[in-house]
Amino acid sequence: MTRRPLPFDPIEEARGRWDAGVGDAMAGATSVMRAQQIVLAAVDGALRPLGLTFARYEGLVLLSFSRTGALPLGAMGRRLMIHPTSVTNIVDRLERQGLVRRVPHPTDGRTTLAELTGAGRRLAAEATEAVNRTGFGLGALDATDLAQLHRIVRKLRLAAGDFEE
Amino acid sequence: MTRRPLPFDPIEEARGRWDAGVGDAMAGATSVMRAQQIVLAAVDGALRPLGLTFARYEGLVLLSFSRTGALPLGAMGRRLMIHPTSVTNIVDRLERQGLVRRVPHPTDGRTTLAELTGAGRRLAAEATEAVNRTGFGLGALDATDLAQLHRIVRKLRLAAGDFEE
DNA sequence: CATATCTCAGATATACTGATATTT
DNA sequence: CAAATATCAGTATATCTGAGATAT
Repeated sequence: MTRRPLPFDPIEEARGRWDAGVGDAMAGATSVMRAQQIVLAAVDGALRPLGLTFARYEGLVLLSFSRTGALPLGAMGRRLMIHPTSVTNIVDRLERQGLVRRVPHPTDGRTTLAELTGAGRRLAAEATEAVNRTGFGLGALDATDLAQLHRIVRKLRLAAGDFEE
Repeated sequence: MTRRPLPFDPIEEARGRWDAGVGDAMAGATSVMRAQQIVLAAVDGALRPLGLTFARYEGLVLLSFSRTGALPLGAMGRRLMIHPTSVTNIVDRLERQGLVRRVPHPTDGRTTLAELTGAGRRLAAEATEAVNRTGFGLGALDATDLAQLHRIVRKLRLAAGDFEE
């Protein structure tokens, strides 16, 4: 999939073909989509040798940051902003890999906890080192860029109802 | 999938758990991933009633912006930054929908062109109106935000070798 | 009973790898 | 023959919808 660079910026080129205001939004949207590809390629590349995807890695990290190393599946979905069936799917795979186990919630019979195993905790740490070495594919950005990016996307997330201030 | 907002910013919360510099990169990466979800949800939502996905819509728009309404499949892949087999897949679907047809390249026997049909051109226009009405899910951003976003991601794309200045 | 939590089945979409046919 | 182009088969992943089981 590696290929020669285009001799021009394709997003800039496309923007010129749209109406004024709309072109800016289109360029923003295309930028976001491409940025996600770049980040995902860097992170997935680092995780593949460890048998992880970004989605599963996020699950592991979330668990390893929790006090007890265990969280209800529903809570994971809300934090990771993913669909309940995606949580089931991800926990299925992590469990099959021996990185997580399902345990019943101590007091709420409806709820299942995903609990990190020892192997899961070790792999989470190893994966984090691997991912850190890639800089998440964002090595071209300085601290100011990262801060602005965070500020801008924060607006988006607020408007999308991700969280309240 | 609609749910109550979290009472805190999950990315900000996670950032605090990472080492200083790494946390900023992690927050940037997570921001990018979430921004992509937000944009994709808005755009796909507008396109679904028309029987299109963002990927197929991008293909249609690319063709409708070309002089002759036809492009080699390989050229489409390079412009859209997608894998050759993904181009085949997307053109398959567009062709099955009657929006595009494959025609042999006039001079290069290796090459196949994807050519917009009348229906494809009409649907591209209709889809563009629908997508414009959503503002690409970026309605919360002002012109300055969009310009900064574009500038920042441009750095990323340059570093990734997408294009040359 | 209404709600919350999780799971399952089935459908869709996309991407990748590796191999292949054709043409330049 | 090497490189370019497109396709195909097979695999993996993730998403969603809709339905259903269980518990609160």
